[in-house]
Amino acid sequence: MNADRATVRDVAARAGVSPSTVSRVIKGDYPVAQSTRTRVLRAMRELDYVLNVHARALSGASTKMVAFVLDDVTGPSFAYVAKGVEQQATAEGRLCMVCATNGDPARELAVVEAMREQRADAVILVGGGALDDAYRERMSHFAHALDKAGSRLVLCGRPPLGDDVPTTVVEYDNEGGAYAMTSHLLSQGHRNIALIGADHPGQASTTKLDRVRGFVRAHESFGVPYDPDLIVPAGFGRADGHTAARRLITLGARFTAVFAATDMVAIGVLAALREAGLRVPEDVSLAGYDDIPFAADLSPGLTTVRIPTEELGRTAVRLALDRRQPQHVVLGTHIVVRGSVGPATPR
Amino acid sequence: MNADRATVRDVAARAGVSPSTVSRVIKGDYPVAQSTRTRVLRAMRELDYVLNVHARALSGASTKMVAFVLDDVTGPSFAYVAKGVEQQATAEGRLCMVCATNGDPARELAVVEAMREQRADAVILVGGGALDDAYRERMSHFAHALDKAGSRLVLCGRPPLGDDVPTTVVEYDNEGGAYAMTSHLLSQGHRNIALIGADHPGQASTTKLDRVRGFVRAHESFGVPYDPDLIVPAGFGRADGHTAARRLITLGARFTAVFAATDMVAIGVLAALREAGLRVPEDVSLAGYDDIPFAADLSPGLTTVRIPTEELGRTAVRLALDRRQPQHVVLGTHIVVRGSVGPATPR
DNA sequence: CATTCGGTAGACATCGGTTTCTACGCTAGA
DNA sequence: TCTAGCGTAGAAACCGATGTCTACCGAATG
Repeated sequence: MNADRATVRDVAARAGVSPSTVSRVIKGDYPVAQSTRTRVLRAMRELDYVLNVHARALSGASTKMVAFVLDDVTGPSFAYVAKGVEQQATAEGRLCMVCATNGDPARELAVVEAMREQRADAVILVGGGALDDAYRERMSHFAHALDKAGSRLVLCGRPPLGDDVPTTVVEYDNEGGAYAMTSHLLSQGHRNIALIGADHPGQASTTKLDRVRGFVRAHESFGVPYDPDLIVPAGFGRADGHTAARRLITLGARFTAVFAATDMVAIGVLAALREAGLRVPEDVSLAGYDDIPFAADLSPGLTTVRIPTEELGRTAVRLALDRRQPQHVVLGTHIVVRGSVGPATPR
Repeated sequence: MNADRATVRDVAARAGVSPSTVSRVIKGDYPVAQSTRTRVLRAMRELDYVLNVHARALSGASTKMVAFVLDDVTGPSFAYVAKGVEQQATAEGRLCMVCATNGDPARELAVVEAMREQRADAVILVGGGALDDAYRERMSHFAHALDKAGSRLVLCGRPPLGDDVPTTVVEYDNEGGAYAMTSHLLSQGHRNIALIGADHPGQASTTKLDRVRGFVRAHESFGVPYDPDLIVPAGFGRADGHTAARRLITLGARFTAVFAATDMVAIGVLAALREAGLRVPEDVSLAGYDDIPFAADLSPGLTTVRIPTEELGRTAVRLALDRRQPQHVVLGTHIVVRGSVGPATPR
């Protein structure tokens, strides 16, 4: 009785054939006599044979693995991208690795390196993404290295690294969503809209920049001036929204609507408004961005911008594994109207 | 110029040493002269050498991988378990694979099989878990097979398979949480408490059974009879809670509090109560289970049972990788009091 | 001066499938 | 009858890193 696993050789011995034949039965791409195949399959069952993917990978086969790198597994929208990735990976017969970076660029680079060691078929980076040059250069290097090894770097919901860098890019129309939502607010008569969650000066994020850009462009389209003081920098979390909104209220800023840069921020803003005795949407309208699952369960339901999270993940995997597809795609966004936005009321 | 990756041999050639020496530099557990080491490291850098984990795994080393199997990546509590797993895996120098089963036992078995092929250090199963014998037997088989191969099957938040099956079990006190919450409701004077989200007849789930058990035991402790008609079967989702609550209301059932089997159910119940013009907690008190992140953001905040999700994940990995630790642990649960439960008011 | 030992490095087998390349047995056509 | 051709199966090399076993060099010891 052996405590180790059965190998191809063991199976071969038991079935009275050569290892090559067993291998051919497993892969099934080479003619094997019916009787032989049956004997081999029986031997495999009897020995509880399990393939060793490492041995297979070593002798040239693909690893059938896709790697997925994100900031935080519990981020409400990231989880949906992860779901899309996992679904598509499964559909394409791939397994799925997940690594969280907690927003640390150094950790992200380390993780991508680990994926190179693993020889993953594709490495999918989601969200965020630092903008400094050293980082971009290192990432470009990885992209080239992965490409040379027949693998692929995928940027999902983040901007491209450059035209000469071999990557697959799946974005969504961040600016368009912000434009649409701002237009919606303007068309409801709002003329003093606070944008909470713009950039902290210094630490630029393209996601935020695009949302601010859409906000500004909508104002320009409507010929409505915007108050720069109402564009307030903040993080992307609930607490960020809460403190930013409270400060705005304390300062006595004049606004009839708040456009939060994310739904999490919106939830924080909502709490701050409530604490200040302001009703939504009667006194102040509130809009978010992301359409996280709970947006519908707030009271009132949050009017927000839906981003095609699952599709983002699925597309990333699909394109990375089939290079005949276009390798740069921008998915659409659209606003979801619920109860948190109403017509502007003078205050 | 070669499009393939550099191997140990390539590095060795460039550094003018043997492959063995390069390997020793990489592992660092064998004395190598300082000058040699320097030359090898330089050659590695110059060739952009990347280790091949498959080759390493093949020659006996651990795969440094942990697999994580769950129903659905987007499940609010699962995501936190995933976070805990990912954190601890990273802390222990492991990578993390994730597979979703969408609640399909067949798929779960297929996934575990895939993990055997991958030679993962540990395979962690979270949530749900079928109860029928065929399934349990197959899973026991996997547990033994993994064990024989030096790996480990971990049951996280699900019941053990049996004493003779080599598994690591990390549970939380499901029944205790239900007991505590029911006691809380009873102590607030509620005498007609509806439990929404008990079992559908036929498809038994231990999670649900335990929660019902705690509910019943609390009533017995308080010497309060409970109305079996108020224990209503339902799924674990928002929609399930919504329809179940609406039916209860339509039927004219008499209750002053609802204990929802999950927070998602509670959210559905909340919507149904609102639609019926019932205020929470003035007319009806509402309690949930799980303490998902948004429980605090509902209005009123949801009183619920907190389960130590992240710790569950971390513990699973920790115990699986260190067998000197106890291999069966039950983590505690406790209630979180927010605004959705008030004193009973006669109706 | 011979011998041994410590420090270091190379040769080679090994892990478990895959994949040529070769070869067998048999039938069909020249 | 001889051989070409097909279907099937085996032998052996290979993927890339590891580890064992051996061997070398210089220094220290008897």
